Amino acid sequence: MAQITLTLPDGNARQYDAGITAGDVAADISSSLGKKAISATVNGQHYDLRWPIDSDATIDIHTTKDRAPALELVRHDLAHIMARAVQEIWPETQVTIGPVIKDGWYYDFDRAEPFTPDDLATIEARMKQIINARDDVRTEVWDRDRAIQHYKDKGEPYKVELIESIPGDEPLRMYWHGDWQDLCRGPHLQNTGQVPGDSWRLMSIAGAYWRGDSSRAMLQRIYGVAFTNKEDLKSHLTMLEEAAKRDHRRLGREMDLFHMQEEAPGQIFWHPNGWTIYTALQDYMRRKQRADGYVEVNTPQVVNRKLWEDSGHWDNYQDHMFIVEVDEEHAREKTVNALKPMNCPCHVQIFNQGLKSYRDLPLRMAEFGSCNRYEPSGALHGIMRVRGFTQDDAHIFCTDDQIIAETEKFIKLLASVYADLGFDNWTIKLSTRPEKRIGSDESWDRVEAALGDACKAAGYDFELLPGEGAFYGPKLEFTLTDAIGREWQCGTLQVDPNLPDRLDASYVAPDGDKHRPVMLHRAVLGSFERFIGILIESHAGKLPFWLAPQQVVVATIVSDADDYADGIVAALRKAGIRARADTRNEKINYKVREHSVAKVPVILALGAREVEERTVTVRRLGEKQTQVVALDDIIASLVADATPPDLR
RNA sequence: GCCGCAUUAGCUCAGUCGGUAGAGCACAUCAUUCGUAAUGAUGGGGUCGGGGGUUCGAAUCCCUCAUGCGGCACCA
Repeated sequence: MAQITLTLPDGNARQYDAGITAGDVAADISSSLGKKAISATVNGQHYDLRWPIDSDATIDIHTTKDRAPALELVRHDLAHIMARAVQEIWPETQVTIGPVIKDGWYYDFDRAEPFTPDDLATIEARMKQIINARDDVRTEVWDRDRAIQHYKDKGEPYKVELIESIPGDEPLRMYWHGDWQDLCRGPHLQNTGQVPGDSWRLMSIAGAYWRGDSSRAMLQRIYGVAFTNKEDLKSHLTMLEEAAKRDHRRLGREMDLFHMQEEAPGQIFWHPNGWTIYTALQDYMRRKQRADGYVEVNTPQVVNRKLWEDSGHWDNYQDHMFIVEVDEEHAREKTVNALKPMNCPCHVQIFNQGLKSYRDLPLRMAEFGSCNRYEPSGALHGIMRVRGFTQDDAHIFCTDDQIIAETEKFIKLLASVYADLGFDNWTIKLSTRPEKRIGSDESWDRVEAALGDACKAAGYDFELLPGEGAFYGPKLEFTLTDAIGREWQCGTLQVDPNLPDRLDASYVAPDGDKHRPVMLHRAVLGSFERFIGILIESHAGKLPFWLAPQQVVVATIVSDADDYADGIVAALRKAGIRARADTRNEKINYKVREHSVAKVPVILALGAREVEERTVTVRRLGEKQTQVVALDDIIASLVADATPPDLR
């Protein structure tokens, strides 16, 4: 028997017979480690304790204290335990795949009857029985034909298809939890009892396409979350509750920002409060872009089909466009139009007016462009994914040589906006050439390099997403992290040499010949609608003072203060503060509660004392402490607070 | 678009076996002038998402459409 050398993390090397398992090694090191071991990392690969090791390797034995491998194993074993429970309860159910995901796992089943929420409790109960039974887990390597035959005999075509898609040189592994068998890559725990009984939960049932392909069967997916201890589960569930409290749909109603109704799915009725946020944000972006050398334009909503044919949208994007036909009663000839889903073709029309010189480039053309896209019904989500929205859109017409400088300039603008809005944590992703694309490899080489160089020049690193670019060019995507750690892709910059070509845009170069400009499609916020949703959720409704729809409520304690309150509101409004008086015949407790729930950042309370002393008592949202301030001082300080960050 | 679930007063929700609809908050009126997260009393308010069917009778059962929610797919 050949000898192999296994090197432990502390540098110690041990000699064993080839084919020894990590479990045997653990037991050999110490009997307690042998009992506590759950898996190993062998040459960087997560290894089952039962798998043989055939050659020299580094080895690191894991116990339940090693968080990452322990989570992986617990979640993976739970996927199997759940599948087993489901098949034991409903034997006609077919199992398909069940991977580990962030925070837990899922398993996809094929079963004629839908699972119900009540079924989850039934499945959980059976899973607990399986865990308590402490069934041994065992594994074997099977050859392909045997495995395929096995699943054919069992009438499980999904598994047959899975096996057929696994590359021929990979070993096919079978695992058993007790008598229940599944095809699985592994690794797994030693027995089902190693799964903690109280640190996981089944969460939800959902539909999911087999192999993620919408042309194939719809399976039933059950999601679970799992951790290695009860406390982590609890904090995860608490986090979910917190996220639900911040839901922009809920806060939108509570703060009276907007509503949506079934006559206009995917479109927003902005109420005065919500529209105040919207316009404050738009005014801010307008100032930022103007300062950065953009010109602002505005283009039509309803545009004849011809332009969309020329731009390529008619062929590639028609399913997502609202088509507007004007019938013959109203028009001499029937015309077919579409609501614009994007602004770019219209911007090229403006560029094409008159002759452009290289001296006009780069031309930064911005529009707060209202677009309509017929998004699939299932994609709609509050104000985050809608059918009618406005982008902070702009197209930079420039030469190839200007791409780096313009991209760097844009990144700096975006960085400044995100900083102003309180998002300090954001990243850049560079998506490169996809398989289906136009343009030469040399051109892709050049433009991809330009985007990367621009990031570095602006002082930022980026992550590469190979193959994720648009068919016409690479793009940068800017992803920010919100206050509770969720990521949102907002900003984008796409290089597009295609559209200027299709729509025949040109400029006169120094040599006197006409050349094609390149277009950079870019947005900082993405859409105002979605970005405001993100702002609401990230701040839990407590927006920064300059964006708060109602900045100040002046609340009286006694009616003798009403005139004083009205005077203060008038003074605040004159100073540009969004203030109103609450002189209702209610207790101050009632008023404070109501305005706090509505997330009004500042309440100025007035009783007899304030009237007498020409002061106000200031209560800021989220603070129990109040302070008495002279009237003139509070107005000055509120004006300072209300100044947008770019004007400070 | 697909799978599942939901839709009852302005909001959040209850409504058992199919027998003709209820609570809290909100709103209105009255009383109360009060010092920092809900003062009390009284009152008004519903074609039970739309349409169709079964039934003596439908919020309740069936069909269908719409919208929403959770996923999946989509996001040239």
